[in-house]
Amino acid sequence: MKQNSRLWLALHTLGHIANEPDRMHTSAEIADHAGTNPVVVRRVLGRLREAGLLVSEKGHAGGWRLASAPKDITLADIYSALDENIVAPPPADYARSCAVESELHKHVTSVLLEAERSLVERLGETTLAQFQEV
Amino acid sequence: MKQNSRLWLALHTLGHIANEPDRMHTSAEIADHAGTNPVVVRRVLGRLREAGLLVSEKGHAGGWRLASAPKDITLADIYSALDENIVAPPPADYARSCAVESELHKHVTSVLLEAERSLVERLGETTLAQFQEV
DNA sequence: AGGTCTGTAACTTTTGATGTTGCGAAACAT
DNA sequence: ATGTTTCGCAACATCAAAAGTTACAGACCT
Ligand code: FES
Ligand code: FES
Repeated sequence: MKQNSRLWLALHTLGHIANEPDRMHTSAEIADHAGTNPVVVRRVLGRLREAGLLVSEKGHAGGWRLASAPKDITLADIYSALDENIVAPPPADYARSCAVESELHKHVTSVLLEAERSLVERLGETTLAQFQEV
Repeated sequence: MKQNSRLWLALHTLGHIANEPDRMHTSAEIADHAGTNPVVVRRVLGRLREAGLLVSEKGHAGGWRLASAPKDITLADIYSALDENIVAPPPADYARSCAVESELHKHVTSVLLEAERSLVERLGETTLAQFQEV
């Protein structure tokens, strides 16, 4: 795998699950498929479970399945569940000479946030249903 | 500074330069302003120069200035010059069981690319002129 | 009871970004 | 010419986040 591949892993995995919504998928199976490790898979899918997109069950017939119909899960849901914060990294510990109260500073920040908002909006137009039966 | 702050540094810096387009800005000055190091600044601005957005000059009155009018430089230009590749990380070394030729796989990839394309399109609607005189 | 799973915590490894130092090349001032 | 300023670049050192790993407890089914 690689860095910042959480979104990638989540999308491909949910794509597969959406194509077989009726059975449970184990983290071992998914990990093998994605060329990674079960624990890593659980870490990522765990976030999606917290967001209510997935359900997991323990024990013999355990594993993961979608919490709702593919058509009711958008890519924006997935993106948000991972809180990637991709386009607008936090301000860090910048500038002394350019205060946070600066108009320019606030303006730049708001433009970045707006761009990300628009990205999420775009992702909201695609659902997992579009990954079925392809 | 922090990780993945190239875009952040570029936007804020160009914002400042756009507000004083007529004088040269040195990397030392910019670095001080952004709370980082001159070499780091040159690394980032260097990419923008390669993309034709900035011009740099050596020597006494040297430094950096815009290569064209603020209204002719969009945020998409800046984003692209840094080739961030933010939303769609390269496929890495995934799956043996899920071939690259898989329809599902291609579909997921194309959706990611489309999302990024739409992000860039959105960034293209804002120019540096909007950072002037704020 | 025994076998599968997930859930987590701890730790190590890897990777990319950033920070740092040093020096050469160009431009300019004196 | 000489010295100063500033970029350009290469070669490191440092840092932080992500990913990989190991280990074990808890839940569930047969
Ligand atoms: S650092 Fe000056 S505008 Fe953000
Ligand atoms: S891993 Fe990409 S669709 Fe199977």
